[in-house]
Amino acid sequence: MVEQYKQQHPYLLALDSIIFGFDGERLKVLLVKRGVEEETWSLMGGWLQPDESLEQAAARILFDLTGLTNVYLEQLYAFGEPHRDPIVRTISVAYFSLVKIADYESTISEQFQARWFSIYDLPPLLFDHGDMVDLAIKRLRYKAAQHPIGFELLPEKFTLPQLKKLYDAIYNTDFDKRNFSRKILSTNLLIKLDEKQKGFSRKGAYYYQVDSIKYQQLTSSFLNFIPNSEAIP
Amino acid sequence: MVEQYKQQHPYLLALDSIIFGFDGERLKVLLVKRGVEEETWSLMGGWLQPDESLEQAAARILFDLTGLTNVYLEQLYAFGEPHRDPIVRTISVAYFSLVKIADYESTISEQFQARWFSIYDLPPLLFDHGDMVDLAIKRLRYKAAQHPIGFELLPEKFTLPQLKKLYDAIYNTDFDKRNFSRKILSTNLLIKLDEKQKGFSRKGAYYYQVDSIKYQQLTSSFLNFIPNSEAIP
DNA sequence: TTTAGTAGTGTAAAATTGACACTTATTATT
DNA sequence: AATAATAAGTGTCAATTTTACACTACTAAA
Repeated sequence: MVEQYKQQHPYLLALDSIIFGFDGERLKVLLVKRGVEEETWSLMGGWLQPDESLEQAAARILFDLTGLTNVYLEQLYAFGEPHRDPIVRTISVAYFSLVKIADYESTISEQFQARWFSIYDLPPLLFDHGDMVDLAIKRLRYKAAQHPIGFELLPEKFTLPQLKKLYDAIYNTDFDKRNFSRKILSTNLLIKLDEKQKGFSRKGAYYYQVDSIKYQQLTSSFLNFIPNSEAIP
Repeated sequence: MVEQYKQQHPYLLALDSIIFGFDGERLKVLLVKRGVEEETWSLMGGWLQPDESLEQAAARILFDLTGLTNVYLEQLYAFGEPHRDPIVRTISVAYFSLVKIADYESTISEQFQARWFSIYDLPPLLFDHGDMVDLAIKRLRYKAAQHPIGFELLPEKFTLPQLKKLYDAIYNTDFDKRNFSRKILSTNLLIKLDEKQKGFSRKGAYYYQVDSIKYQQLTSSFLNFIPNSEAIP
């Protein structure tokens, strides 16, 4: 019985994160130089520890780099080509996360050489990390078209022009602002605040924030790509 | 450098498959009794071998049970709670597959005790396999709403009433057949054959088949949840 | 030839989408 | 104080898509 387990080969298990951020103009990915090949940019990653779940490990690794917790984190795909890591066979479970770039600025760990890159101007990446980024971009586009996850990339308070710029950046296009507002507001997911954004434009745009109750309902009923997790406290 | 690898814990890596089939009335999942707990129904699964990719392993395991190749197979999710397998910590990458149930009947391996279960009437399952099935059903519903993957569950030739019954079963509802036909046919993905189905009804329904060229185009442009795979021949 | 039973088709109202341009609010400049 | 500059904000119409809904058409069996 337990013999059956002992005959099996074990493998190293890594986690790699595609960390998206939005600087107001461009959709960006956070890359680091690390480990074995310090010459090459790569995704932030690390090893699974014996006492943690995959998601906990991904969250820990993200925290080590950015100092952020409570970040949007979704499993992307498990990559397991036999020679994807040429040194030792390693299975990598990739996660993608959406961070509020301003939050991150202040908390970044200095022990990593990290830099934001526009998704349209990426350097060559380690191993199959380029595939991971490509897939993450596709998934983000696919998902953001139907789920209101874009907010995760913006500050708590944001204006409609900011939100439109984000979607423009995600889809590399230029949406019509009238149709865009109509569609976004028809979800009833945004609460208009009395406050206007100062400084950027003469007129100033009203701030909005997400109606977090409605947002929870939507995400829990639909974002259920992520299952169970008995062990998440 | 390579030291860094040696310090890491390795883990067993399993694959489990949620195998969907459609018997003309109900959406079904193929379950087996196997291994450590012969008392409990479980998903078909197996171990990753050193020379194969995750997808190759999932396809091999599917073949061992069903004798089928060229089956729709999509990675679902990697499950890695520390104690999901109480004996040895194991990461399982779950795949879901869609099979033409009639093809399978003739090729099933006798060495497994296997049975189709309605998705609405599942027995208790091993480990976290129940979570896997739940997630697979959600994913199938989510995906089938926008991608024409339903055909994978039907024979080469099928009628519109059969297709409607399949969608009824997937979504546990009763679509309006007029609206259903219109929507399906508007995709231009079906080719109407001259032949009618005999025996089931007096009038007989026309058979259709998928326009495989258009289908390929659609799937390759959108099904790209599955990436790269340099090693797939 | 009649009947039983499923297959197959059409239409109108409602909702959504997409294209398109002017007015408003505010600050900086004169 | 008036004016200019700039981005914010809003409305309408046509086209398309969606939804609700019911009758006719085949064919085989009786």
